[in-house]
Amino acid sequence: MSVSIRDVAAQAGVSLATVSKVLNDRTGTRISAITRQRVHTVATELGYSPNRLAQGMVQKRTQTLGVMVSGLQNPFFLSVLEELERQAMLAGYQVFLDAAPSIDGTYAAHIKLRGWPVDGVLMWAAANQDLAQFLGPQARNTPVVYLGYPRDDGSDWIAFDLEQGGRLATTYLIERGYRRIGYVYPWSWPRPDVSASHAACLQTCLENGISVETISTVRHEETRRAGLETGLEIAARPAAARPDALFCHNDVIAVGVYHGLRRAGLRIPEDVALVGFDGNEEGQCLDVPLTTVHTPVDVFCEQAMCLLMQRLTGSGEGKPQQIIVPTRLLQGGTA
Amino acid sequence: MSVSIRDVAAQAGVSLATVSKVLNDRTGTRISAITRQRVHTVATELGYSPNRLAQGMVQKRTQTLGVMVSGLQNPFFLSVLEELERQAMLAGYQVFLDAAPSIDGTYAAHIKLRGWPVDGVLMWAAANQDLAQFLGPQARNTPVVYLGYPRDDGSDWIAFDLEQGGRLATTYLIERGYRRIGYVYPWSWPRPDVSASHAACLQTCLENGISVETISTVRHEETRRAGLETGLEIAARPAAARPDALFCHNDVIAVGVYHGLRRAGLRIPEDVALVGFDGNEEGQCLDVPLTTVHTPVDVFCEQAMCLLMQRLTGSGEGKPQQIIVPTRLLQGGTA
DNA sequence: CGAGATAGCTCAAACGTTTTCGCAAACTAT
DNA sequence: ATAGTTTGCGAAAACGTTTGAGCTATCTCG
Repeated sequence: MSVSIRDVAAQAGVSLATVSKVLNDRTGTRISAITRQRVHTVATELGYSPNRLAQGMVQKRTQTLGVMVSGLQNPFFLSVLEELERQAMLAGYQVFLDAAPSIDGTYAAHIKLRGWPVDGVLMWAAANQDLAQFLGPQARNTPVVYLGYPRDDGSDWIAFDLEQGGRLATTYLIERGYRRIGYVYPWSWPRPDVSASHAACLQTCLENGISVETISTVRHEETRRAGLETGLEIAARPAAARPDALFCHNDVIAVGVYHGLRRAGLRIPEDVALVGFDGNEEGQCLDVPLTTVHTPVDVFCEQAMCLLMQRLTGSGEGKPQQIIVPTRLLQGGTA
Repeated sequence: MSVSIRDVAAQAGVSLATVSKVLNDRTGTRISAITRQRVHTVATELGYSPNRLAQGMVQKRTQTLGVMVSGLQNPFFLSVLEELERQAMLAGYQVFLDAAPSIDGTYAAHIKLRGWPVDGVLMWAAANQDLAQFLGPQARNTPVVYLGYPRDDGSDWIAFDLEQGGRLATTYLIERGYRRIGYVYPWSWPRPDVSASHAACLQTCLENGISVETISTVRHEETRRAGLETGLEIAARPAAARPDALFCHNDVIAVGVYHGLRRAGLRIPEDVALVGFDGNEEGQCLDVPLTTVHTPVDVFCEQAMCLLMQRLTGSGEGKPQQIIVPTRLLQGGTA
């Protein structure tokens, strides 16, 4: 059906090899201008486009990157995906997406990516996850850059400085006079090491003699809905038993909590102050813009892609690279 | 590097063909139970997984579907994507995503999908767009189901009943006593045929002698930000020159408008009523849930996939199929 | 016991590229 | 004129799989 290089060759009266050389036109191939011209015109008028499968087979690379992220319903992860995709295209790669619905990232990868020969993988993964769990043996030779959390297994990774961000927000709240801080996240407490921003918040409060409470979201979800219900629950407490400021693990939760508190009739920040984490568009488009810790997704993704490209072009040698991206406070009206 | 079928064959002491037959294990291949067993164990202990590129080459199908949607920042499109992906996996296919940032869908397809031999395509496309624009000649033999808008070019398509939804919402507003309706969408007026819900709104108002105004979003975007700014603009008008109800083309815009109106101090629905279109989670998690026209994405996607599967398995014969999915009003607190 | 059937397996072609090597022709220098 | 060099192009292998045809034992039945 589809027009192949063979058809072009026949039509142009040259060999397969010649067509291939003309079309890929590396420096160093010696083809006369006249042949070159003829092949090009024939190729375009036949509407030829190379079969990537065949290319991939012989070249042993597909110019394709796997991106594994979880919870795209969270705008933060969506922007990570979009930015990674943008960066990938800039570098001449296409993205094969493997998204997981849950936050703890049981990726569909073992189904999706398996057998699909990507040249490299960018994976948002907790420290105890690695590619091999999902890809199996195929993962052994696939360069991977882990996103999101520091690791100590000698792999390349990049992470936002959650610890610094956590201190930033907590200090800010304390300076503004809040004294009963609640940290809202989607896990069960106590569960150590799941969030450096949480740890930093606890630590900072401790250092300042401020009371702090860890609050889990309803059903341990990180959705707007869960945030909303959590906000309602908090609002239902008597005022004295209520934190006067809430620091949310991310903006999706914060937005939900925001609406929950408001639905219960509380004023923000007068009754309860609110700080989020990531700074997505949604939080900034509330009727009061969300005060939040801004995580610069663009530089994060650019650096991540840079790491991966080093592995891909540098053919794998070199020490593992580790990058920590600082955050900054984005002052809105909710705290 | 990677373990191939050849390695398995050698290790198991059989031929390539035998390994292939065992692993694909169609009915009709006659292999002894003992050999079958040995091949399986060798394959698993070697960690073999087939190279999909090679499979694709010889079988001329990749078990891969292209999905083209625009504007994933709109949760509606994201849920379409996620649901399509879910359906695809159920059917044994993987999804290759081609997302376009803009609403008018200049897909990256001509870069992304081109040359990637997908077995079929699901494309969210205005009536004047078709796959060939983006894929070029490759599109000729690729089955495609168009999503979103009715078409008359003899292709398979599925669309929500925007016209019915538009009437539904407008009638609802009129019955509730609103008399100055504004329709907010991201295009320039007049521009016919871009939105059947808009046309239905105009028509219904006309039939009822109700005044109606078409309002374009700021910068013609459909983002929360643009909605917010549009809301601010509307709120800045003197009360008499303001619509008393706004019908927004989708929920993202509605959510933005909601916060814009609120930021300007207006009450919803007392000062201005608000109706959206699609019913995503975000709209339902405002402090007042959004009244909206609910579009059942799950049945939409299921039917879409069903159409495509008919083309894929039925080898292309049969009349073009056309499906219109009805909507229903989801009563919230904003109108 | 012999002819035919069948079970179990292997051979080899094919898919559409890229790429190395080699060969002939056309130059260039002596 | 001859030797050497360069230019332009083609032949063929290779990538990893599927698949239909073919081959050899073994089995079945008269």
